[in-house]
Amino acid sequence: MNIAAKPQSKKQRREAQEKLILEAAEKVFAEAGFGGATMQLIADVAGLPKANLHYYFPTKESLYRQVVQNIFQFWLRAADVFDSAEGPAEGIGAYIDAKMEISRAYPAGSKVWASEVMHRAPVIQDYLETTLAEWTDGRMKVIQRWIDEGRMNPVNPRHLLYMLWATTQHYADFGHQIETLNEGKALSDQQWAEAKASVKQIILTGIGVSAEG
Amino acid sequence: MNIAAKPQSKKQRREAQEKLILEAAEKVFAEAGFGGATMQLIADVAGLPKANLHYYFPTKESLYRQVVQNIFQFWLRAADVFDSAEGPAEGIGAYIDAKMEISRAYPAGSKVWASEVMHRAPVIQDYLETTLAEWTDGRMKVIQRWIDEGRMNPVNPRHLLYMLWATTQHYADFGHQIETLNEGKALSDQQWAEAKASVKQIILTGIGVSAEG
DNA sequence: CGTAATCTTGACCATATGGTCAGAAACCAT
DNA sequence: ATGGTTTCTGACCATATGGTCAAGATTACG
Repeated sequence: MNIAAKPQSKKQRREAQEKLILEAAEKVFAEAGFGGATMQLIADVAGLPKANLHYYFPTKESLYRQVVQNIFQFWLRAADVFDSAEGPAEGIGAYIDAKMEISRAYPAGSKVWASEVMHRAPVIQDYLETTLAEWTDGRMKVIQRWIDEGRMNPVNPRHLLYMLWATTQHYADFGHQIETLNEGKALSDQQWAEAKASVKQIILTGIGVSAEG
Repeated sequence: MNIAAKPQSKKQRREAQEKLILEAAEKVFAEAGFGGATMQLIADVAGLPKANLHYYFPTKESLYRQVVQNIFQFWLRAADVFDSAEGPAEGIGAYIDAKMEISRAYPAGSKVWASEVMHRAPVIQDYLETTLAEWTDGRMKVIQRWIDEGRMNPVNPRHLLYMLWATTQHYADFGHQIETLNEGKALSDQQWAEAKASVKQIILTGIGVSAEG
């Protein structure tokens, strides 16, 4: 498999192996859920013997925890567009774009997150209570400021955020349903563009800012 | 448990037992996923010995299949408001109301459905391809007619439907996250009303029809 | 009643799974 | 080379789980 890849330092090799395992785990957890996933299957997907997984991650739960934490960090980082925006049209529009891109590029991560939350967040409850709560409060304040400045319709900022999450993540979490309703085929580039445009159009119009391309 | 309940005919008793089991199964499947759920736990929740479950439902999968099918039928029936509506404001508004009510009253069912779809619909793929596809086509035609009649903004009907599903089901599927961001408490009646109003406001405004209370 | 059909249940089984471990292999500094 | 450290892996184990079964309880009904 990695014939050409020349591993360098020991630390680098370790990181590479961990990444290999984490990516396999993300796929399997997404498709089977925590309970349905087996270490054996993750090992097969990663192309390693099962015992080797346990060398890097002592338990199934520790592996799962790492997967979920990575996803969470990734999402937080990707949401920076919100802050650097000049106004609601740009900020929320860019946020929709970013989250739709993530849904397309990393659907497995989104599914793992959804699954984790649906199961009452046994692993990342503390993240919800601290980091996510703070992040949400911050964005709500930004939205509220835009409203106060008369730059968008007065809507409930919290529920606007929920709608943004729900709508964008739907394209990952329910990707299979969307695919099935698309004659069994994954959305084409054009169809993804159409999806993004539709979401932006309805929401941006809905909050009273003009939607651009 | 059912001391007061006087079971009548044999058929009725059978139905009552099946319902008892199905409700317990829905809860457990929703909280643990198919893979994480155990027949023993379902039996405990139902207050029956495990072997008794297997008398009514030969396999875990058959029990799960029945749960998912029930949910699907329920949703289809609840979506009739769409057809009997006079126009987009009423039709889509009522549809949002109905789906939000379902999300509040039957969150477990919504979670089971989400989980099933996320796992590539191993059990209800045929439903997606036939019944759901037909239902979707029908509603898309209704929406397109409203657009053609100039009664709402020209939006992509398919993605509007996806947004409706995503947003309303989010309140069930991600209920735990929403609860956590609400200081750990379930949404009050007032907060649910606020949620419904917000969703309706943004979407109805977004498609160019006035939102009413 | 009696008896046949239906329902209930504890005990049991085969298998799958998470995890362990001892030793082999590979790597590295000296 | 040599010795020590890290990485890898097949074999193994304890447990949990889906499912079976035979015998007992309950109900239906002539």
